[in-house]
Amino acid sequence: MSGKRSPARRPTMKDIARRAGVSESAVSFALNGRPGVSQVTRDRVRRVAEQLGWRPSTAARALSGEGAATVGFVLARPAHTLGVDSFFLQLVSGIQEVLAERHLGLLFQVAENVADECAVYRRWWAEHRVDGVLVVDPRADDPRPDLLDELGLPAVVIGGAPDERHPGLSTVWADDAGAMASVVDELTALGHRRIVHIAGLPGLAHTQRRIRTLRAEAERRGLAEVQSVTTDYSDSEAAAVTRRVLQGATPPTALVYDNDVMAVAGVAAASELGVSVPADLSVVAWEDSALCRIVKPWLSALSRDSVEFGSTAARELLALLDGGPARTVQVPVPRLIERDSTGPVRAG
Amino acid sequence: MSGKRSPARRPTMKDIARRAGVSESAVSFALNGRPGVSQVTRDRVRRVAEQLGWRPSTAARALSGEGAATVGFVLARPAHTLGVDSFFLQLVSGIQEVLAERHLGLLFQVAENVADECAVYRRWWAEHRVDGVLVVDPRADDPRPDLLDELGLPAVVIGGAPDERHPGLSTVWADDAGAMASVVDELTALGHRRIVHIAGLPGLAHTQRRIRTLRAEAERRGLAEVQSVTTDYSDSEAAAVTRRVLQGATPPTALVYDNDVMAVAGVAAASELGVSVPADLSVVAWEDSALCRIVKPWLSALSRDSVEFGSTAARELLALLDGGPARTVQVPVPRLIERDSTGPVRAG
DNA sequence: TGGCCGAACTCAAGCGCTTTAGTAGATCGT
DNA sequence: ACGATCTACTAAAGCGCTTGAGTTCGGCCA
Repeated sequence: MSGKRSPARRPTMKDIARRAGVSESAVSFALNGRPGVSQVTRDRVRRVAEQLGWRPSTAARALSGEGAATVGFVLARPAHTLGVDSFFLQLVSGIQEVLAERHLGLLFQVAENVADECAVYRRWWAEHRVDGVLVVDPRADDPRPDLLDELGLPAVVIGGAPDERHPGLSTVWADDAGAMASVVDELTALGHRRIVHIAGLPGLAHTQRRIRTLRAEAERRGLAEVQSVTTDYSDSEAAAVTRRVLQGATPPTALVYDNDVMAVAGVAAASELGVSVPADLSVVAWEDSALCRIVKPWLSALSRDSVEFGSTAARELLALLDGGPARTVQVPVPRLIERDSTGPVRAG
Repeated sequence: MSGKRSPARRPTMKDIARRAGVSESAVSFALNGRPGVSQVTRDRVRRVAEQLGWRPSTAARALSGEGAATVGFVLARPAHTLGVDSFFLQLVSGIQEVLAERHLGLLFQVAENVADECAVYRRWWAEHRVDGVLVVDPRADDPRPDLLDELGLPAVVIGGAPDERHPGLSTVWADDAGAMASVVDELTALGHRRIVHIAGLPGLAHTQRRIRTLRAEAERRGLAEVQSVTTDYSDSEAAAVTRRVLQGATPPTALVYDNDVMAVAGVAAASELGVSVPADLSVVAWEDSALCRIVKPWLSALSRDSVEFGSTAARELLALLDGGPARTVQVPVPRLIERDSTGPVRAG
């Protein structure tokens, strides 16, 4: 008296062939829209296939030369910085939107560091698991492009700078430099001349781009007291750095945080020191999210569409898989949304 | 003059066989630890394999009866509620930790709703893509267990109640009832008698368990003014509900929110109405995260180890894949961490 | 010395699909 | 009326791996 029903059997092309009274090859041609079968046969085969709920076995497909119908995505960040910012889930959701249309799977993996990430790529490649990958968090001195080149694995780098040394890789990027410039514009217009940028991980390419741009913009405007400080993106480091700079000899009047969580933590740290936002201090968060609108004061933030970012990247990867050329595409520049955390610098 | 280097070729067992001077079958036996080869041959084969950087093609493996070496994970939530809470990324990170040990892949997909999720399972099953799945957000009237039963797809339900109607499914769950009871205990000990529970999606099984427990606990204690209100987990609904209940005739003195984001939004909404936390109102967040410690006042929260939750679930799935029996395992009861958002009810 | 056994291998089929080469049968031009 | 050309199909090989059914060979017992 076992409760187990016999599990359903997976239909194969052979089943379809039998029911439709044709050979397996005919079925293959019919189902893949290849010439060699009449319209009536094609329709009949399709009907039978649908009726049986047939779907091609990815394993068999992959084995006979087609791709694995899967793309890979590795996230290499310290585990404790994972859950906090909303960027990645949104990005992935955008990626899926595009992949789903083609019934491509997304193989997801978290890794400890870039070396492990490379190992994952090697394994995926050797195991024939993915047709291409999406690479995030490009670094200043990044081993991944070389590796992917060597493996011949199609890839799109998300958030990287255009990279002419790797003509095989596509790049989808946002103009951090332009965004940073617009922030500095706005802050100097409000009278701020002492600005500290609380940046993210020092090794990331976009962190360095932001830092470089900030320095250049400061020089261009003759602002001497402008600096960047790198962190691990955590709320605790952000709070610590905020306290340190605010207690310095000439404290900044404006802070730019590289993500939303750090900005919130920074505002809290500031108010503990009796520094109020925006009266004494202006704060900008680089990355908008619900978070920016649920704390008081509402945070001014650089907003971009992360979902769109993801789908753009996915589309580029599809183009690459279809044999198209590698391209570099730019998503819209993040826009500064002014809310309640930025204001004119206090007189005096 | 193309810049393309010839991409590396994937080594196969045939290559190993040739280099080691044995047949392919011998290689298979050697590499899979099966009897039929001498120790010296085994070692030689292994050495060659390693040297060549060989990894079994998952496609070929899957095709010859082995599994797909992949487990599936579908997230069916409205897109806009995706990025906000930190639970899922942590869960996934815990899952990976366990899967990685066995080199199992995680196929990840976001879906619009449960019907789509079911379609994804059907497709994965028909495409032979996954060996098993992890199911989250179990519902009151859930079509998924029946479907997975029918397909014979091993599965672990995360966060469900023990389910004797589906003996094939494993369940990993947290004792919401116990946790809710402990919250009510604590709040009544502080003198609160009017409590509102701002719950999550009404269809979810754990939402209903929490609501039922709250009602039972209230009756047991003779508290008349206790209720639950369901939401979509968003900060905006949380704020709206908070405003509504606080402006009622007999406003509650304590609020319990089903996630961290809603709790933060609720505190903000309250303070806009001039209701201060914890003096006028106590707040508890069901789900702890960095968020609870970066807003002021720090939020008292029910804390559980989501990473551990994920790895427990993954371990259960592995056990199932190994042919073990379905089990129901319970993770530790979420513990109430008291911070600054809870306090004694104001006299009068 | 012959017969038997187990250890160490090899052979070949098969998993579900794609694809190349090949074969009937209809159609056409002359 | 005959070969040439097409169309609509079938046969079979091959992708990389597993596996059950042989095959060879040295050693052991009687």
